[in-house]
Order: sequence, then structure tokens, then C-alpha cells
Amino acid sequence: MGRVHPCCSEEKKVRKGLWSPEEDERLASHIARFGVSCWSSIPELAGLQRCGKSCRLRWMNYLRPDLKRGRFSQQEEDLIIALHKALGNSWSQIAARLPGRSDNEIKNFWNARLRKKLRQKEASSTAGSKEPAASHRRRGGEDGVTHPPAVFNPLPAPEGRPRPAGYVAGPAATGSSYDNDDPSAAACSTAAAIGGAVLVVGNAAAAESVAPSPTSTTSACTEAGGCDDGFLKAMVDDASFLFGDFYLDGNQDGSISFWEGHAFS
DNA sequence: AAGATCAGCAACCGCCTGACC
DNA sequence: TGGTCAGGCGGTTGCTGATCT
Repeated sequence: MGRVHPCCSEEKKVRKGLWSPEEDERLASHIARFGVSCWSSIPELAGLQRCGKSCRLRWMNYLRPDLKRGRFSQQEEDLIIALHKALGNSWSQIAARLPGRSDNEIKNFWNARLRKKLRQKEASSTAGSKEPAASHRRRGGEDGVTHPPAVFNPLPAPEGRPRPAGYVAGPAATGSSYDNDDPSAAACSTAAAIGGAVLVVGNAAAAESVAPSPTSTTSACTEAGGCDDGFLKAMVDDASFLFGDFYLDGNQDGSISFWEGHAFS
């Protein structure tokens, strides 16, 4: 393990660092014309002095036509927080549920923004905490705690979607908005139909119990009547299921509710 | 005005995993 | 069955522009 990829070895003259517009153009036009068959052969075929991994990364994170780039919407932000709570640092899985966003983008966003934001929230809620508001980035600045505190900004319900018994709108609800042109918001909205069962994931106790495992793909959860980890796993493993049939919701106590259109089995 | 600090982002590095021989 | 290879992933680093002092 840890062996150097042949395509990245010193023997071949490979460029590193930022990509030039010409390189981008070469790679993009090559992939547009021939598609992606074998990343390791693409540099040669496209006339690039890069390793295949570098080409793949550039394509996946920057050149892919379906990337939307730009700032994260409030819905995306909420979704990332919720998915991170459920999936941990599985950025690729989180990215799979956020159309138009790359795992790298989400990862950077999380590291740069959300983690700090959540930490500040936590610090302010536990007044008197000695933790600095902005512990400085990198160089071992991370504390090893990779999960956010059990805080989640509630989303407002889409128009016409009935609230379940017991739903409590949180104070942050008015701060959220739905952008109609935002895919993730649209996805949430499309699930607006159908009321019914509510799956509550990550209440404070549950979040605590899940927090120590950054790669955990299951979570303690409760439903009106209980839910099993397998269900949640299935849900987070299936983007269309999540987007098509679920509406993500947050509760005042920091828990997250997933509304769905099917009866739980 | 200049240096220090912060924030965002692109890209590299090391490791894991599955396919293939 | 074990070794090799390529793809993929998460963590980390480095660069750059903006903001602060």
C-alpha cells in the first residue's frame, strides 16, 4: 500500500500545480470527444503532461459540465449538515445527494465554513466555553472531532405539506428559503406531497452516540414507533429515494426529520 | 501603505478496494 | 491465490485574494 502510481512516478515528466486554461481545454475537449475510458491513458491521448489521477480530479472537481459551482444555498447547507450527521465524512456519498456539487467542493465547504459555524453555535450555546471562536485552520489545528454538534437549522415546510402531530417549528425556520431554481431545493419540494410517517434522526442523545465514528453510516434514530438503522442506511444510500420521496426537516431540539411518501415497513 | 491574518479553493498525497492476470 | 494496476476517496497542504491592524 501507499505505492506510487506509475502514472505519477518521477520517471514521467508530469506537471503539477494549477491547471492552465489550455490544459483545461485539452482535457475537456478530449473527454467531450472520446469520453472517459481509462484515466491513465487520457493524459497521453489528450497531449497533457499530467498524471491520470490529476486529470480525473480536475474533471470531477472543476470541468464536469454538470457542476453548478457558486455559493451554496441555505438548502444545500442544511442538507450537508444533515447528511454529514448521518453519513459522517463520506464526502462522495454526500456529494451524490447534492446535484452539481463535487465531493471536494463539499469537503472544502464543510471544513471552511460549516464546521466553524457549528462550533461557534455550540460555543455560544455553552456560554463560558474556552474554545476559541475560530481555531486556526490546518497545521494540526483540527481537534480530531469531525462531527458537528447536534444542531440543525430547521427548514420550513413546503407549501401545502401537512405538519405531523408533534412538529415544532424552530426559530431558525424563518431564516431559510427555497430557491426555485435550486436543484436540491426543488428536490426537497418535489417530495412535498403526502404526509405521513416521520423519521426522526439524530436527536441529541442519538447524535452523541453516533458522533465518535466518523465513518458511521448508520445512526440511532426514532420514528413514530421506531425505525431501524437499516432503513436509514438504505435511505442515505439511495439518492433518488432520498430526493424523490423524502423531505428533510429539522426540529427545534436539534433532531432531523425525514418525511416520506411511503409507509414504513 | 505595509505586513499580518483570514478565508476560500484547487490540487496533491497516501491509502483502500476491486478488477484483472 | 497472490500480485499488479487503476480508480476512487478522505485528509491535508499550498496558493491567492480579501480583510484587518
